[in-house]
Amino acid sequence: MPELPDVAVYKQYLDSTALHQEIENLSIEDDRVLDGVSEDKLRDALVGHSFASTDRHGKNLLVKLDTGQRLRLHFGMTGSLKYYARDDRKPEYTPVVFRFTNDYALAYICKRLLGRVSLTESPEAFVFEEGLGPDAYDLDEAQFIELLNNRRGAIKSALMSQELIAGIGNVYSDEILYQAGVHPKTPVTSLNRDSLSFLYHTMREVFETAINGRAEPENFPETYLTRSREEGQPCPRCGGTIQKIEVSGRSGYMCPGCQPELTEDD
DNA sequence: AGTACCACCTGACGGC
DNA sequence: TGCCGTCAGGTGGTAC
Repeated sequence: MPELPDVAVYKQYLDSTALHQEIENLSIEDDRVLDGVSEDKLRDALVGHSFASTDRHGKNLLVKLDTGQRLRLHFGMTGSLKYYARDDRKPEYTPVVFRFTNDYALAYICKRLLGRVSLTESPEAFVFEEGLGPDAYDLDEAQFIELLNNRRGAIKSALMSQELIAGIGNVYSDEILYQAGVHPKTPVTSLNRDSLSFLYHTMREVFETAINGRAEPENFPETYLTRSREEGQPCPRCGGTIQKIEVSGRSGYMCPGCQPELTEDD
């Protein structure tokens, strides 16, 4: 489920494999992932050019071309990248392939076709067009507190709101709240400055840990919820039972012992 | 402003 | 075996 840490790892992967090579051609096998750009336009923008560098904003990877334009890759919930020798078999579920003149290719893999590929002029333009909030890993503490201070509703919904803060999805919102000992349904208005500050630092720690673990749960510490994010599993911290709950129509997982629900007196 | 619900997508999985 | 409903979850649209 590509959220901020996953996309950060994809960025490292693309940076270490696919930069500075001429794109010979594109293979577009399913245009349902193209968002506001035609096959022809995408080809015109890419063929004969190369990837110069990358940036990430939230769950989006923005690949800068040598022309200055940006290729935007969004991964939905089943997207990833694979760099492979063109003689090797193309990965399954690959709607778009970028083929380079060095006989390698970069596959944009997207099993459920919920990802999006598009073109944009700059990261700033893209963020504006999409109405995204600032990147969650780019925020400083004061900005984080300021953003949440003007927010009502449940903390899990706020963390997952891409218009407010870009990059956190269902899995990592659960992890951040679990590590911080905050119940997902906690009203944002009931969190004081110190709680928000702690939440901010917890969020950063989770990102750092996840990215260091290459966003693969089996590499995470044993105290991480993501490793046992399933109803009925034992809580890795207190041995209690992980519970499945619904918050704003999304299913979340939490430990009732470690993340007590606030009462009105709190 | 925030929530509820539906749709988009397809593979995995449990039930019968 | 194989059909079927449900779930996974990021996003977008619409209604309330």
